[in-house]
Amino acid sequence: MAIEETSTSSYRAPGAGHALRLAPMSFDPLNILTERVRHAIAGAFPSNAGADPMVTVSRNLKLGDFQCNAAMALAKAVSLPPREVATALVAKLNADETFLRLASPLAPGAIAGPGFINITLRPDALPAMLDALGMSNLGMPAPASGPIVVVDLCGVNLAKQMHVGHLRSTVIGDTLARILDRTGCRVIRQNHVGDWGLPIAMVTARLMDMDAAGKIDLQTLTLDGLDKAYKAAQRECDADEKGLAAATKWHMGPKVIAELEAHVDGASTKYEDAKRVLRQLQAREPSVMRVWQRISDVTMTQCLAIAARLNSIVTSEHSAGESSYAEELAPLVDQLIALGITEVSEGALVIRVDDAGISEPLIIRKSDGAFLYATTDMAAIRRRVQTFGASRVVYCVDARQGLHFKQVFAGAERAGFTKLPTGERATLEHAAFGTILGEDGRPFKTRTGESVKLSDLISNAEASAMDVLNAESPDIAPADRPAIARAVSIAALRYADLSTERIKDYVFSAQRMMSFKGNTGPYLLYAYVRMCSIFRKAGERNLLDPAGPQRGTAGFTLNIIEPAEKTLALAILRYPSAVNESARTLEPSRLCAYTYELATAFSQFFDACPVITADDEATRRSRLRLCELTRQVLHDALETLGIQTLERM
RNA sequence: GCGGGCGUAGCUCAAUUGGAUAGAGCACCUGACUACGGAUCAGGAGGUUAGGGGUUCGACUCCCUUCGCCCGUACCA
Repeated sequence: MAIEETSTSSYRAPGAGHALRLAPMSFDPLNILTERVRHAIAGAFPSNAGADPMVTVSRNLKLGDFQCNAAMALAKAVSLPPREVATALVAKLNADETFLRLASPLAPGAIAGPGFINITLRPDALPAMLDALGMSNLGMPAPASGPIVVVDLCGVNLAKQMHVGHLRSTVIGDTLARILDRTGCRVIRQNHVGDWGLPIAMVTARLMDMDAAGKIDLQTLTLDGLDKAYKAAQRECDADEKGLAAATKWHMGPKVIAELEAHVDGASTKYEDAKRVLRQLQAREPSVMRVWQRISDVTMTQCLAIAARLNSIVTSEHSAGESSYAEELAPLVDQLIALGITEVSEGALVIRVDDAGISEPLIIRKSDGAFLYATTDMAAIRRRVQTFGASRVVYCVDARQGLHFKQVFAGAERAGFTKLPTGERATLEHAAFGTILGEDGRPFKTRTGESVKLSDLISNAEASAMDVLNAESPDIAPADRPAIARAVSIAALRYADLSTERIKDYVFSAQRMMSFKGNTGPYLLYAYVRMCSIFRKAGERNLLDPAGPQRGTAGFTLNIIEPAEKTLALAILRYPSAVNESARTLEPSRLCAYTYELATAFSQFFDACPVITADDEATRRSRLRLCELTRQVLHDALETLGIQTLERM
């Protein structure tokens, strides 16, 4: 299966093996039908045996369950009218026993329009497939059976509050990691913390000053306090740089110069302080490292707690800050020079990446001798591929850094850093995401124009969920409500962030997201809760096998009769391909769309087909079994999206 | 200037990557045996897919072009 280019920039060695290849599976009708059509093409048109079978889920479900579009493409190659090609394929399929066990025989009317072949499954073929899915880890491979994949996510900075900008990296990154994990990959999460360099030295210097002056207590320092100190330090040094630049131009009046000099004198001290602290930091001087470590601890404790609130798995063991690469940078640059791929340009050391179609070179050492973020990113690629053995490295980072990653990926390629110990080449992908906008269509800010703190965003969401819960669920004990409100609000928040295409900007509307109607996270939870409710009732009435697995339904015989049952069954069977597609394209939105379809199919089934009060025992048992399979898949899908399920809400 | 992205119903988003009559949700209108949980379901209305040209059996999708908005464009991260 070819791996199509997506909107991500990526480097992939030709012929590199890939783990996301779909094998034909006995529970996936799409795979089986694809194989049967492939077989039919080979039989009818041997010279075009390799043609794409082009079987998809039917666009219009009134016409059939699946459709085959191969005849039109094939027609040209064999120079026959498309409908004749379709007729030949239908004849082969109608003689194929495997096909006929799964699908109804194709009548002449099955060929429609220019040559579409509409395929309808036999309802009696579905139970065996559903049972197979239920018995085989829902169609997904065993954990940790696949390749090693690194997911770069979260990306916080020391001494800074997490704001909306970190939401997407933390939520999408975590979900991509979960999706890849579900496809069997051995996932290594990497939180590339901005914990090094001049900006960090600035705030460290300021805190050391304040500490010495007795103005702060490092032990009781909060992230809020750090955030303020960071901004203040930034302002002081920024003023310095601009002031110095201005002062060197002697075109101003004497009064202006005098003012500037007074300001620049003060600022200049700060700036020099910061540079001195940076050198001490790089030398790991204990007096400076003590303060730095404190900054790191305060920041990371807070940020990891926020990630946990978002239900994202990012812990200290996933943190790999820029500081962890600091000692590797000088030798790395020496290595690059030795490789002969660098050159000096305008005083800086650069790697040309014109061969990748980029005219701006990758700067790996500034003219003042300092390294910069590109240098660190090169070191990170080397570690991730050559030390960790990752065959795929996924960067869940803002789309605005697109050029940077193109340059770094091309540079890493030239340096040979993408070469695995096995000799294979790793794939580097920028899973870029768009900006969160306010309802005015501008980047999401508070009324005063500041960035919105992530902790406030979450708290507001929780409060809204609590309001709804208080209004709509009086039967839930007040003591249970806060936990439920938390889960519901995070479901709303995550689903809103995940359900649109990654690359696009999206409008953040708390009101819409928290209305909990329609295509939202809470709708999915609600569907799940209704399933749980059925099983509570069934249990009370002794309708289940209390000792049996799968909520006491494992021994019940499926019987797919009603249209709503069939739609639901087909939705269940699509789960593995939905996860695999989502992993291949690095698009959580695909899995969201699938999950919404599953929940919708269940809601329709719920409305049309009584379960507990079904007419007879066989029907009731079959529907209980169908509910249980739906529940399992929905649970798995929600968990893969990082959405915690609830029994009640 | 150059490079990249985006433009689909009043609003927010889809369209299985070139397939049939472009689909959902919100909002609006009409219904659903007092409900296996109504945070639901069924139905209605709503479109020149920014404009124009091209490629072919077939285009929201690919190519060219115009317009609009956003982002990036060497020593910040």
